Amino acid sequence: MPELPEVEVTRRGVAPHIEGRVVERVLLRRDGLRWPFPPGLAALLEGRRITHTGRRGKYLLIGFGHGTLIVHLGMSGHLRVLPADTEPKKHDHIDLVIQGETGLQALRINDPRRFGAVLWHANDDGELDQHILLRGLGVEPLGDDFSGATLFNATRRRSAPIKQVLLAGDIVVGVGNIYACESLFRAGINPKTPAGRIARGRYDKLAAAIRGILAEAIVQGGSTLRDFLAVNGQSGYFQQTYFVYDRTGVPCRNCGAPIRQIKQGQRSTFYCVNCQR
DNA sequence: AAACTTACCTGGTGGC
DNA sequence: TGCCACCAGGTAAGTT
Repeated sequence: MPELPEVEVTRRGVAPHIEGRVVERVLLRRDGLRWPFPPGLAALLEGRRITHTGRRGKYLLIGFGHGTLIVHLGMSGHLRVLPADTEPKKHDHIDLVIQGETGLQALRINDPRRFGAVLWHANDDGELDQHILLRGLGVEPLGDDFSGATLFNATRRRSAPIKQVLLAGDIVVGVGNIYACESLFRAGINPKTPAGRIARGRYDKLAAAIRGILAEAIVQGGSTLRDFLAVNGQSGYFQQTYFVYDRTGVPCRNCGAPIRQIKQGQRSTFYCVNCQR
């Protein structure tokens, strides 16, 4: 379940191995993931140089002179860089074969559940941020224009619970289930509270919590960077200390009350009834 | 029209 | 051991 921090750490992990290098060959072991791969994808990339990498929310961006490869890891996707002749394992769907310093390397996409996506946006198609999957996205939580004011202003007409509004991603991106639960705990806000009923000051606290928790996760992930490169490395979830997530019935680290699990929009929410009001 | 709700895709896992 | 309900994130489709 890669969330924003995992995607960012993945980007940082693979960037030194692929930026500035030419894609020699593209191997596709199936037709698509969530959606079919772009038609002619191999021909589109082979012989072309990767100019840069980027990220928008949980979308990993691999930039070429003529367009951008948009990669989403879905729930179970994983990227690794390994020697190109490494035998592909189950669910290894795509290789971008690149001439590295020590021979041919593959940027390999593995995704058991295939909820991930690989899309192409040509420069001719207009601005990248107007791409159908990117244009509705909220602000970057680690960017300069995210604050309590962002949340407050965007929620005045939102009656849905704050947890679900955060998750929707149209106000701020990259806050998945884990980070939504954890940041609401840190801010002391009950996840069921209608978003439009939360005061400005509490949103300041929530924005700080979101920013802080995501930034900490990226730092934590930095120490696992080499896992993204190891042949057998399955970089699991970052070993962050959770306060509420997946701790149903366990005493709250703050007050000792048992952490409660509820469903909001088919999704599990974990919170402390005592610390979050 | 915007906000909200629900269904769905897949495979690994854990309970029985 | 085998079956099966359950879970996950994000999008599409449907509803208010």
